[in-house]
Amino acid sequence: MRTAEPSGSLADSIRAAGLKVTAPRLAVLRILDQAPHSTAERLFATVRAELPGTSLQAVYGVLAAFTGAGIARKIEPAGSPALFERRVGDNHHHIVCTRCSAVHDVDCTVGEAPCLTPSTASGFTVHTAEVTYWGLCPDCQAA
Amino acid sequence: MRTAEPSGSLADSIRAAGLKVTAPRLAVLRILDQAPHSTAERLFATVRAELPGTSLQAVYGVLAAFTGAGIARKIEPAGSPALFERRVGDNHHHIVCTRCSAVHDVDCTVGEAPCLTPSTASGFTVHTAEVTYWGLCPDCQAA
DNA sequence: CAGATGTTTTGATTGACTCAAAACAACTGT
DNA sequence: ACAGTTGTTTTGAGTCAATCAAAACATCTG
Repeated sequence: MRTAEPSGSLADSIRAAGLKVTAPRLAVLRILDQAPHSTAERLFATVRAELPGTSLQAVYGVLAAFTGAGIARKIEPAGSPALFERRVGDNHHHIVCTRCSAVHDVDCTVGEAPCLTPSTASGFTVHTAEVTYWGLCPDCQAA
Repeated sequence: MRTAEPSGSLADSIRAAGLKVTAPRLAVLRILDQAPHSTAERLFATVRAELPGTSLQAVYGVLAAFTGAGIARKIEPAGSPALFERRVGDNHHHIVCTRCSAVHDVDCTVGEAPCLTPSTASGFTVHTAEVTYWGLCPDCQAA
């Protein structure tokens, strides 16, 4: 059960990130809640339904502002356009269906920050570890 | 010290994969050995130095044939064009420098196929797990 | 409510890659 | 060695996702 987020709290999130509150930003942030792992194009189509004047560039601008301010995260699975989600700050990963491209979150639980310490890092300082799982979603297993 | 691979063995690899042996393919395969994690564009530039008539599309074609036949692997780090390497069949991962984009191989050693079993896979069947580490390479740590 | 700053629109442009048809070259069998 | 079949490369166009820049506009500050 997902309770609708009060629109005031969306505005608060945006303001708290040091950004001006605008209609496109409110719309993108709300849609990102309802449909995580959306592409810019998909967000644009949905935003447009309620704010017909909105441009695709505006959506890219909003997403750049959000990711820059740390209130949204951009993920780029191989072969897919970038996807965006609101869930930030936790070390979580993704599983992508190789057949239908469905994406789900995966909490990384092998210890705490699993795989975060590669055995041989060739002298690199590791900041983050990003894991992408590939497989078949329940629907595609059936088919 | 890297010993040059006899060109006959390159041809053998290609033939063994069920592909016809051609000059562009030999060149790409050899360069892939010398410079792993190269982009198509970079391979093209290098191939062109010795085979001036070669087209970029030919390089894309060669890479598609190689990856399809399993004698090369394509990796697609976020924000980067696709990179190619000859090392295939082992579960190895990559570390990317966030400053200069240098890429190194990382042998995954947390157990055997680490992170390969996500805690909650939402009913997905997991086939592969791909890990990308992000950090600073030795040179960029100094700077 | 006016001003400074930040956002969005409009329009052009790029980078990476894909598609398709025609010309060409590699392996087969003789 | 050579002709035929098949697969590869060239040539040329086109797509998709994303970025850049200038002008018009809206938001928050005082």
